[in-house]
Amino acid sequence: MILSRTSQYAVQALIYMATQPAAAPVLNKDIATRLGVPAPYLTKILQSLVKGGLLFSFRGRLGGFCLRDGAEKASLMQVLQLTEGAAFSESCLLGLKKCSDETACPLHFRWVPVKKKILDLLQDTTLDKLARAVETGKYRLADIPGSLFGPLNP
Amino acid sequence: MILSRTSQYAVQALIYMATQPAAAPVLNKDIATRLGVPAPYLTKILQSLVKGGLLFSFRGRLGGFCLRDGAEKASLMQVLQLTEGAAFSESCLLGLKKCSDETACPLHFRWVPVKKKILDLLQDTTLDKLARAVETGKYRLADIPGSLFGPLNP
DNA sequence: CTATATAAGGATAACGTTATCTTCATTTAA
DNA sequence: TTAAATGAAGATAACGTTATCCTTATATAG
Repeated sequence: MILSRTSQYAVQALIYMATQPAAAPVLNKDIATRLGVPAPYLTKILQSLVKGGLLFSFRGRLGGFCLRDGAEKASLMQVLQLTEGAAFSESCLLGLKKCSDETACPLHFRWVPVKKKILDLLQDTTLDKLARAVETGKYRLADIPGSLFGPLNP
Repeated sequence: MILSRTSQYAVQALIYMATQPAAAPVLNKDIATRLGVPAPYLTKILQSLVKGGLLFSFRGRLGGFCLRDGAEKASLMQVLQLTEGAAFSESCLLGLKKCSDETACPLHFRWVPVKKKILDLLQDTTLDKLARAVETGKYRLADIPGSLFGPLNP
């Protein structure tokens, strides 16, 4: 698995938020329901995205979470820097702490171009591109079919 | 991180074994020392590789582990099928249980070609190719510099 | 002002992976 | 036949990630 659960939830939540009207804050509870993700855990993740500068949060009635201005243009890479840590793009397939062109594991020079493909994808893919894709109705953010739109049934 | 610790240790151990004379069994203890990996844990991993058909094991004095005939030609993919499970090559970036061309996550069609690069690499890379690379002395299997050859200092 | 709805923050628990320990079985050498 | 060296197997522990719970702070509606 490439991404941790935390990262998967974070990306799902951000895409979902990018499909919602920017005017009103989105509730943690609603995101959790739509995505079928544990709400208390999602809370923590959204809080870290607030700290990371991608979201605003508002407490109290009518509170919730909003994408910060420009956050729809954030790349997946930017999101993953927050959720996976800065060393995310550095990692060696074999797990060596030091693996570079100078001190390389035997997979290094095979892995570098493939890793580049991955990083290019993550750099190139922005939240709004994914949100627009989801809005076409052709794609799913969660395993729950058709959970993203329509009324919330508690 | 793409591979679990278990997989990393397994691949490292197999490559190391492929650099050793095929005649004599290699000791779990020696592999662990060479790679700087916890020996009891490595035992479990090697045992699973025996069950998976990649290794022979011999108990008692002069015992140890040997690559089975032809195992040097095994690809990383074959190894990872054992250590990561059969669904390894199926996984969705966002973690959806069902994510295929029919029911796709919004990243699916971007991810498919990148995943193909990864799987091609894993299919194409065999243990002996990596072992030959290590034997040139230009590459490291572990973070311990120059640990692979020479006498074992207990 | 009060009730309600929300996020924030800290403590705790559940879980899977990683790692260790102990005992048993097997093989060889002397 | 005994001692030593090894792997096998099962139980247990440590750890990090994932998940939950409880209390507090904040905002709004009435």
